[in-house]
Amino acid sequence: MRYRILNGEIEIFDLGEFDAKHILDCGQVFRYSEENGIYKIIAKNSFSCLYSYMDRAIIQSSDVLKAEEYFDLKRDYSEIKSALSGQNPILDKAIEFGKGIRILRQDPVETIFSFIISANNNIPRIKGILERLCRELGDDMGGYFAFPTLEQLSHADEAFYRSIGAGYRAAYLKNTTKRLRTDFDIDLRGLSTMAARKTLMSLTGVGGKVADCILLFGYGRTDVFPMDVWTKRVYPLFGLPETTNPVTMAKNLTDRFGHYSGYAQQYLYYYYRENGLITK
DNA sequence: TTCCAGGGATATA
DNA sequence: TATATCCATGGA
Repeated sequence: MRYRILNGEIEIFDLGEFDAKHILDCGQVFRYSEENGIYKIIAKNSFSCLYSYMDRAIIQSSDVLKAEEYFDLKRDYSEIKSALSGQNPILDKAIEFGKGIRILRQDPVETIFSFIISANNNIPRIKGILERLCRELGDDMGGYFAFPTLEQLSHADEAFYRSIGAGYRAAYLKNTTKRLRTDFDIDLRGLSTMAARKTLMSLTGVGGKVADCILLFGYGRTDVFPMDVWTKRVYPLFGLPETTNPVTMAKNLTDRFGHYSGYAQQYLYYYYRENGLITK
């Protein structure tokens, strides 16, 4: 993708490979807002502003080098899309709809908390819970609040998590905070994806689907296919072996898409969540 | 009022 | 290994 960093901002020249709305609305991230075509996003402790100007996308950030990494700007999405295209009309339609999506490289701890909260929940409510969490515990960065550090999180008890609306997930969050501060190594680089998945699933509130989201959005592991309510509905349209078991579905899909699985999943999730299930 | 949301933990067979 | 039930909350 063609882009340049100039005067503390990033200019992107290929709008087909960078669409702020699709990147943010596709369900991978929750701490953002939009007003008059300007998208504001908070990642860990940095803030970015996205908008388009003429034929360019602009990223203004409190740390442009972090933003370059976060938005995964060095990755060639035309290669990903061409690898996924032409083998299934359903996926082709989803890629066309979601063109300009990029998988963000989010902070692992923030991703773990975000997706524990996401379980059996809806996106507006997930956003609200995370916003209150950051407002209550995170550093005031002057206009926005950073995601709390593990040390800051350790001051929260189960009642606190209930008070911000986490519901029955409060105990999961409390327990996971303790694990992350004691016997859990957040660095999973030395592990295979399946071993890393198993490790993440040892956290309370992290099952297979949440683990796959954490691997994809927090660790850049694209050889996973998170099975949520939408992708389970889409599965029968692929002509793969019939099953009702989401574990088997994910295996069949990752066997098929390999290290492009996460991208395929994201195009499909976004397309079907936005448009409903269209079977024709 | 009931259903649903980027599901997981637990009990049971 | 596979299925059933419960779980907080708020918007549709």
